[in-house]
Amino acid sequence: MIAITFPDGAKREFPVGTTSAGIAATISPRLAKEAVAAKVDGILVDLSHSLDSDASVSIITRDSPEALELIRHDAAHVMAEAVQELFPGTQVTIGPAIENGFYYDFARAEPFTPEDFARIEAKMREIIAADKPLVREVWSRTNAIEHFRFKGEAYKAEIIEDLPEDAEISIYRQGDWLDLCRGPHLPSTGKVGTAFKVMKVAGAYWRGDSRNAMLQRLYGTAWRTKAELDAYLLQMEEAEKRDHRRLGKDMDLFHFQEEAPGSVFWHPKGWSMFQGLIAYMRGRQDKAGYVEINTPEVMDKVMWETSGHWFTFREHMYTTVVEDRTYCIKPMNCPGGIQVYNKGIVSYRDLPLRIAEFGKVLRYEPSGSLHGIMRVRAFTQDDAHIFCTEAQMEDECRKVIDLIMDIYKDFGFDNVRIKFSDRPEKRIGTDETWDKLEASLKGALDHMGLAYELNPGEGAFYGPKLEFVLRDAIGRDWQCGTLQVDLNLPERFGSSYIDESGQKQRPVMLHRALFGSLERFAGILIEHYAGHLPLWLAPVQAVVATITSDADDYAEEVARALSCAGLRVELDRRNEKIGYKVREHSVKKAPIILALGKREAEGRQVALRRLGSQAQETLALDDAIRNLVEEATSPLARVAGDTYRNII
RNA sequence: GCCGAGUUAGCUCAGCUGGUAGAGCAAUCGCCUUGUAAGCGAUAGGUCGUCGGUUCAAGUCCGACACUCGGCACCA
Repeated sequence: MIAITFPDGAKREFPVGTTSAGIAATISPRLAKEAVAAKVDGILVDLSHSLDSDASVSIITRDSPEALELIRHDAAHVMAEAVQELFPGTQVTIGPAIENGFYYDFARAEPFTPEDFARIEAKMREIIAADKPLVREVWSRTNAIEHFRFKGEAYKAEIIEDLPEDAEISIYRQGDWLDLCRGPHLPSTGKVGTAFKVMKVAGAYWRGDSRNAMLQRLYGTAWRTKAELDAYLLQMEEAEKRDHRRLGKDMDLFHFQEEAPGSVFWHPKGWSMFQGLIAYMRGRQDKAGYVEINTPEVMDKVMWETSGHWFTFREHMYTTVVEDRTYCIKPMNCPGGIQVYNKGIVSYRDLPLRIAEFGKVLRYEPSGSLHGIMRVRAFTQDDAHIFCTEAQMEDECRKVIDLIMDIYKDFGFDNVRIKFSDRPEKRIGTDETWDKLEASLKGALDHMGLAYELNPGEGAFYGPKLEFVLRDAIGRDWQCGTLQVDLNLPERFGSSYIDESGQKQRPVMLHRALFGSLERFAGILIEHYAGHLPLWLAPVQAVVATITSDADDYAEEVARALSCAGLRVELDRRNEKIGYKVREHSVKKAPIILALGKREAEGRQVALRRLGSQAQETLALDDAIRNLVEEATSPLARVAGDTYRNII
C-alpha cells in the first residue's frame, strides 16, 4: 500500500499501481467525471499515470488553472491531426502550449493561407466532437525512429535521435493519429472544448536556427470557455488601439517614409515629447553628478579598428568613403567618449568621472526586425561613460542601478527584471579581465540584494552587461537600460589616471544607458500610457476651445495666461460646435480641454475637462492656472541635487 | 535577412470573374453662434508603391524590386 496526501491534508492508503484516475474516482463520482489530470508532488501527470510510492496528489479538473496549459497543448495536437488529414504529406515537428495559446510547426512545400484557417478549425471541431481518448504508450527508441522514418516524418525522427540515451520515448495516440510527446495530456480530445481559434501563420526556423529550413508555424489561441476566448480577443483589439504607430499618427508625433526605412521623421509634437525626455534625463544626470559632452558622428575607420568594433560589429556599421579615406558612422558612443577622457591628464582625485552624451547612433538592422520607433536604424541613446578606479567600480554600478530603478518609477514602471549577460564568444580581452569584471558586476547586484537572471554569452564584446527589462501596462516586456563594465576599451585607447603615488593606472569604464534608446523609450511610453501621457510630458498640455465666438477675446487671454505660466497651449477658436472640438482634441489625446463660452467669459472662469473623463469642473481662471502649473511639474523637481565641481 | 500577407485621395477603407476609379472623415468655400467625443450643403483632391510583361484593353493577371504588417532570426 502507498500513502496519498491530499491538498486538504487528508491522508489515505491505496494499492501500489493505483492510477490518478482511480484516486479521483474514490473521492467522488463527480470528480471522477471532471478530472482531466493530476498533480503528483507538484508535477502534472496524466490521469492514467500510476503511482507506486507515497505522494501528495491533487486532482486537476478542467476549471483548474493548470488545465489551461493542457487544453492548449492538446489543441496543438488536434490541430496537427487536422492539418495532416487536410493536407497529406505535411510533416509535423513540434507544437507546444505558449502564453495565451499554442502553435505547431509544420513542414510543407505549399504555404498555408488564412483561407485555410476555417477548414482547419472545422476539422479540429470534428476531432474534438469525436472525443477520441488520448492514450499514452512507451516505445523503444528504434521502433519510434523506424515508425516516423517510414511515415516520412524526418523531423520527428530527428527529434527522437537527439533525445538523451536514457530518455523514455512516449507516444500519445488519439484514434488513428499519434505524436511523439512528453505529455501530459487531457484524457480525450473532447476535453479541449470549443473555445479556440487558429490565429495566424508565420515562418519559423527549424530549431530556431536561421541556418535551418524555414517551417510554417500555425498559431492558435485556446481557452476554457467561450467567454474567456472572447475576452482575450477583445484584449487583443484593445492592445491594437494603443499601438504607438497608430497613436503616433493620431497624435501627430512622427512618421516614416520609404526613402528612410528605420529612421524617424519627428513632428513638432513628437519632438516636444522627445526633448521632454531628454530634459528630464539631463536634469537627473546633472543631479547625479554627471557632465555632458558631444562627440562626432563620423570618424575614421582606424578609430573603430582600435576599439574593436570593426572586427566584432562591422555587419551593423554604415561606412562612407571621401577623399579615399574610409569613415564609419558611429554605431556606439564609447570611442568618442574615451577621446574626451583621454584629452589631458586625469588625477585619481577627479574620479569617478561621469561623462554623459545624448549620442545619435546608426546601426544597420535587418529589414525584418524594424518595428515603428521601437526598433530603428538611427536612434539616440542617453549614454554615459563612467571612468573610475577598480576600487570604485562596484559602488558606481550600485549608483547606476539605483538611478535606473528610481527613474523607471517616475514613469510607473514598478516591474523591472535584471538580466546578467556574461562573456560572448566574439569578444576582446583576456579571460582574467573578464573574470574580474563579471565578479564585480555580480557583486554589485548581490550586495544590493537584487534578483537577476543569467543570460549566458550575451555580453557586449568589450565587457559583461546588465540589461534592465521593464514590463508595460499591458504586460509586455521591453529591454531598455543597460550597464556594462569594461577594462578593454580603456586599454585599447591607452586611457590612464595618475594614482596617489604618481603612477599611471588604467581606469575602469562603465557604459550605461537608462532609457536605452530615446526612440524606443518614447514608443514604450506611448503604449504604456495608451497615449495619455502625464501632463509634464504631453506635447500639448491644454487646449483652450471656444463654445461661441463671443468668447474669442477671453479665450485668447486665457491661452496667453497659460502660456505665460509655462504651459504648452493650443487655442481653438474655429467655427465648430464644442462637441466637435472635444472629440477632435480627445482623439489627439490632449490631456486638458478648457471650454469657454459666454458664462465663463463673464465670470472669468474655465470649464475644465480631462482626457478620458466626461466630468467637467468649473473654476476660476487663476485657480485653474495655479493647479495646472502644479500638476505639470516634472518629477525631476522632487529629486534633490547636490552637484558642484570640487577643485582640490 | 528568412516565410507569409499587404500597398487605391491627407486618414480609414470599398472596387466580384480585366472594359482607363468610389465612400466616409479631413481640406477649401458657404450656411449655422454652437454647452462637452463627429451640425448641414457645395467644391476640390488619385500617372491605384515602382519598373517591366501579357492583352485590343490592367487598380484587377504575371514577374522583379521597394516599403509596411505578422512571425522567425537578430537586437537598444
